[in-house]
Amino acid sequence: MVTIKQVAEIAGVSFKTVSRVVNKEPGVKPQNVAKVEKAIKKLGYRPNRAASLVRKKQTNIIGFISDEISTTPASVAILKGAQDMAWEKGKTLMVFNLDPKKPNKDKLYEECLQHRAEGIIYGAMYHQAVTFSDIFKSLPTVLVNCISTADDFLSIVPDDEQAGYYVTKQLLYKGYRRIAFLNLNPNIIAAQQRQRGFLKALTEFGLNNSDYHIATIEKVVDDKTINITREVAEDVLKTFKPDAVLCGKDLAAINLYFAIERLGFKVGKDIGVASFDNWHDIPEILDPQLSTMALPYYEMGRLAVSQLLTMKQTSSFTTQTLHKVSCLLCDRKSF
Amino acid sequence: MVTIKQVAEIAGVSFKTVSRVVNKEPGVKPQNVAKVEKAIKKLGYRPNRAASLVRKKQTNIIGFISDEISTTPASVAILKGAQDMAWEKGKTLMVFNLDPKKPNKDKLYEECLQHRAEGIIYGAMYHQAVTFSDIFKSLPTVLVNCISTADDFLSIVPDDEQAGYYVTKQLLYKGYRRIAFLNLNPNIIAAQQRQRGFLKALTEFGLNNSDYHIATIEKVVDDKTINITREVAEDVLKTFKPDAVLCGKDLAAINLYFAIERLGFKVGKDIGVASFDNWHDIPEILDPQLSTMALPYYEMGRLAVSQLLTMKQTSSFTTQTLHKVSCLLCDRKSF
DNA sequence: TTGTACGCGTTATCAC
DNA sequence: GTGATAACGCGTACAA
Repeated sequence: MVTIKQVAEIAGVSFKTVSRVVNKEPGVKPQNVAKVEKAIKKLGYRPNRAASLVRKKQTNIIGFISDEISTTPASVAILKGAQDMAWEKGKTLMVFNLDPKKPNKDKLYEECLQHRAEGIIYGAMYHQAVTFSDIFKSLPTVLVNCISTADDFLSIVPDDEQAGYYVTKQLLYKGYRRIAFLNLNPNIIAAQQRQRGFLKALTEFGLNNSDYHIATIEKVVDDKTINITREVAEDVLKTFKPDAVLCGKDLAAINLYFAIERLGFKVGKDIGVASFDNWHDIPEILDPQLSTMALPYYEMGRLAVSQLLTMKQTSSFTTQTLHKVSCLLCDRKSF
Repeated sequence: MVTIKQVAEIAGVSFKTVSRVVNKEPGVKPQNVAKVEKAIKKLGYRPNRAASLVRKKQTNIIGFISDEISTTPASVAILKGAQDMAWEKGKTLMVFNLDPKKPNKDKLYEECLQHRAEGIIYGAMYHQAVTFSDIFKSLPTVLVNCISTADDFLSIVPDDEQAGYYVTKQLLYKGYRRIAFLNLNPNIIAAQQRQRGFLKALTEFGLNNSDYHIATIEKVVDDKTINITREVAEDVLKTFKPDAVLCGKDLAAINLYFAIERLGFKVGKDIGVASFDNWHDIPEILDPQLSTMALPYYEMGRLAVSQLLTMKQTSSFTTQTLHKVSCLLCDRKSF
């Protein structure tokens, strides 16, 4: 490997001058800058990051630990957002995936510490509560899409209540008055908060118990969540006879579309449909295209990095705030 | 930050002994090991990776450059596979995402070089040909899900011809004799190869031109690929009247299911359906569940790392081989 | 089994 | 503007 000293020799200057050129420090004669740059090119020199890190205080490394995040298409965007913001701020993200079979956060955190990461972002697959050991307090840490069971970290989560509230309001504005909510597993935070928003919107409009219906489209058997949208949707459509259906996720909206068609109705004309996620290509591929509340994963990823950097500047480790990021309606054709 | 010397002082040994304990070198008195470990715990010492990398030849870092890979749900698995294998082999993956707006592979490669990565994996979003500058030859490099236009790198791609061949054979075995192939954009390598496999299987069964029909479900307008499965499927179903349809991707199979139902047919009973991808939850959510050729992304990711390490061992930089990874049929209920 | 001298490639300090 | 020299935290070689 080519070192700074070899470059110095070829360029005919001291190695410190080479260092100045490499780091773009001011105060080097343009003539020498040229000589050094020529030598660098000739030898194919690359600065050794590790050696530089030994001396510098700033490593510019941020650790990103993901709880299976990168296998979940919807929330891959978190990683993308974090990476983009990190790049803009001159930081490098070191990404680690938790092994679902033996999830040992602490080991990965250890890895980040050894690399002298300046902070950690922990991203979860879905909005949930997670328990962290004390080792996580060694560095500024930001949680994304989850909260700590001990509530001792800065968390960035989607504002699910606002999402439920907003989309319901939109349905009501458009004149729908008999709304069924096919909600996710009620154990999930998102499901609870969306339901609260849903009910709040209905109340504001003066609707009462008989005007809405809530069902769950997920059943948990042996720790596995199974999707029962098809049966539930058919049942609700037949018995409750809604004029609009709010669905817990885009994927399940596929089943809902089928159920509606099978009963001879037309989505968007006879029955309005709304959903949550804006999961990649699914809303566009459905006919009519699905109007859905987009979960702001990309923005959350960006925010995580910028919040982390703010924490470091103000050196306020103990910021235990909850950042709720608003969800936007992707308005298409289904209601 | 705590250093090895401070640990040595507390433990009452020389810092070299601490180094031995940390690196698990043999030949330290158990008594001293205990003393050192106690001191490490007490001080909260973490080895400084950067400092160690300066001295060691092996950095154990592999660079992973992804062409928007991590936003594509189907191929996120490549990253996951690479990460798992890297972890098993004691390597750390440094992940970089290409910015789709200004894709500059070389800059990210430079970054990897500065970190003294031992090799590079370049992953693409879909099976395609990519052009690389000469800088990519400074390190052992493996391409995943793409090939080089100059054909000068080791590539790992799905065996799309085998996939097309195998699934068609299965359709034929089950007795289907009038098969429509709703293929992807014919500019895509995968589409071409699958079609070859499709035709090969038909020929082997002695079927002729009138027994199959090939249509494309993607239209390119202004550099954007738009999905026209719905119209195409309805047309093909009405005019060609197939007894089975092979679909280019799971997502489009959703449209196909709708088209089939609207014409009063039942998927799996009246018309068999097969597809490509095994894209997350989509095959399971459809009714009946979709039988589809799974693209072996996870395996490809694993293979990329192991091949890279093999290249390094044999120091055969110029291996310009094409590794085709077989696809497996996920047999469900749709044919 | 343990410790010392030295070097890795870089940045920081300060004198020239 | 420039260049010695020290220092960073650790591994290697070899001596004790």
